[in-house]
Amino acid sequence: MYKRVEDRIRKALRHHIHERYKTDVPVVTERPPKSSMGEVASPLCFELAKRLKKPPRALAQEIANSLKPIEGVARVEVAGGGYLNLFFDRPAFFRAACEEAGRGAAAEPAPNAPKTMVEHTSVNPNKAAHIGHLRNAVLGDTFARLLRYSGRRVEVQNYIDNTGVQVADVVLGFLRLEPKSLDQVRALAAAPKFDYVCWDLYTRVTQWLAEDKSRLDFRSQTLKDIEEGHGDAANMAEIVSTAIVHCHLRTLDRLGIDYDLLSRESEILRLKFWDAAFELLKQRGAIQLAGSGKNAGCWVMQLPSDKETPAEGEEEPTELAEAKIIVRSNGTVTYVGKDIAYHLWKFGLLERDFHYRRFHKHPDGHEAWSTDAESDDPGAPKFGHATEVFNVIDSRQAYPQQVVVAGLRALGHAGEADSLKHFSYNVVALTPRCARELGYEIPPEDAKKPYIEVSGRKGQGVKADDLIDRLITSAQTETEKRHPELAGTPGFHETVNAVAIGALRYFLLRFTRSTVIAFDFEDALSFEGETGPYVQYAVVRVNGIVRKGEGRLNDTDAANLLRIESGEIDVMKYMAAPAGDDLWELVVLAGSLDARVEAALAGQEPAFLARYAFELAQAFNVFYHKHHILSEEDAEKRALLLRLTSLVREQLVAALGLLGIKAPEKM
RNA sequence: GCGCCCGUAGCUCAGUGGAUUAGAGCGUCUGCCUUCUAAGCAGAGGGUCGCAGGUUCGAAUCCUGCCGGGCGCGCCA
Repeated sequence: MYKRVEDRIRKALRHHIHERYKTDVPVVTERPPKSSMGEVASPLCFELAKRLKKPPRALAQEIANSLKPIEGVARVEVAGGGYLNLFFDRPAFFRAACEEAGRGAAAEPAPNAPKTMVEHTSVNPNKAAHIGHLRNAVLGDTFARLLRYSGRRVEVQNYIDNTGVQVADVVLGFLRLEPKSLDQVRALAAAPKFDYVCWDLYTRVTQWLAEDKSRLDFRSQTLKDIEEGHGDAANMAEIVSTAIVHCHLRTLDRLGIDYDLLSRESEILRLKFWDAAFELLKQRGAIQLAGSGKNAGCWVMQLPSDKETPAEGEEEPTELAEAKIIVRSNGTVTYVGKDIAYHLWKFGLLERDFHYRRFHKHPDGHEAWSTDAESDDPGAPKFGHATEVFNVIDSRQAYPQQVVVAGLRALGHAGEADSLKHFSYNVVALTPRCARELGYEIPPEDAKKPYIEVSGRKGQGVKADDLIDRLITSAQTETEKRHPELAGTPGFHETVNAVAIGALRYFLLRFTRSTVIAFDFEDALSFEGETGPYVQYAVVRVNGIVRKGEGRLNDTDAANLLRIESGEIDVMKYMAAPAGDDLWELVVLAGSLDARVEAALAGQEPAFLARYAFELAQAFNVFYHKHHILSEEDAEKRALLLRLTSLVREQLVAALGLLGIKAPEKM
């Protein structure tokens, strides 16, 4: 609701300034630091003052005096050196916020509405998922929820690199190190914890390869077999990667993360996506065959230099230094090349399509599809053809992502290039203490580092399932300790799960994207302070009030609630400044979900929403301690407190839902 | 060497042009459960916003330089 009023204010100010001063200045608005300064403020008079060469305060006064009434705004004041402070109509805002919260998310998008694609997770299918992968998946999933909430049509993809070196390494391990037959591997793959088996094997293979470099030839051969799809290696790669993908999906199901489509690299190869892309790239001159120099025989893409063109002819342009190899001199395509082809498909720019089959049913019933080389399920939705793409990929891959964007641009698809967004985030690392706790040997040169990198290759990291198990155990212990009466009641298991997942998702979301998360069990296992369970607990408190209220409240209370919503009760009595400021501030915060969702989307920063949920829970807890709701003697005020309480619950539940966190009835 | 990110309270992090005292959580100390769940609340203590210049009516926030840390720059993915 806040955003709607703010938008009206911006529009009115822009219009007014244009009319009155025949000029346009950026109409920026912000939240004043104190509620005594109103709900929306604008420093625009400072900018206007420069243009008109008039004192800002005088301009602000003029505008305040001449501005026409704005719906939802009670008054305008001038403050400081020339701020415009706008004060909301408190009762109107409260009623509108309640009404809006009742409506919920934006309407369903039309089936042919522009599509936003989010690619996330994309874990190599050769080992168990670890904490770093969870950050990716939780960020991507939350961002997708935000996009959907705002009314966009969203398609979530998970890229499966089932023909890459990482899978090849594990296959190599089964073929050479173990060794195991195809049937033995098939049996292993069907057993539980196959991802853990591969986790260890992958580490061993890495060591084995490091011990004797000549073994790298085995790997090259294995990789080639897999890419070309023949022999035991290819069959084994299919078995291993498919089984591991199922492991990953089971893990991510525990966090409530769904996918629409798993796009597999093997199909990009089999269905010749690259060949089609290669032709386009050559035709448009987006890539060149290097005739000489260190890249001789390679097809390279010239990246637009970020330096200015060197002035007045000195300094040879360092030509090939900026070139990125797309096709190697042996004719094979690099990862980036395949990625360009894949992204052409994402935008519907490639005249090829995958075949599709049903792959996995999520616990909520949602169907995840997989690409397929042959079979085609007629029930498959129409995938691809996005107008906007977000790739959730860690910040270390910024460069290859730029190459893909440059590729699209070089092909003449400037609009698509602009619509391809690298949703970049920093990695999860381990604190040295945590690494030691896990029993990893830390080389002395790493010991004084602030954090130790997570490495699937070294087998160094916190496995996702282990962490979730630990959180569940801990959540159960804590719940039984704090509220023994809940133990063993129906739904107890679900509650414990919700608390564990709430703690985990919140932990991963509270950091902004550019922050390296130095993982530590102590922080991640916390249920107090700025955590998911803190927010869940606020909802549980409201639930308690509602339950108790059902037994205590009478018909008059029910009638009063209706009179609150219709505006018959003058809520201004309780919300007027200064005595009513504390209630009013909670109302504003509860009514600010729309603004925070908007900010989280605009900044591509789910952390903004996590913070909002916490702030609202915190504000509610203060309110809860200050006002005893059910025993409030003034019946009209009691109705107001009750309505406000349920508004807070609606918004908290909505915010938690966007964060992928469930709100239990009790905990 | 070039590029990107980071440096804010003992610790972990928000804030990245604007408004007296720069915020939150954790940790420390002091209070508060016979009243709607104490996974909570109230209070105390804790800061040369890495350093030095500059722009501005105004800088943690913008610019330049320096110091310290991380990452990237491959015929790997």
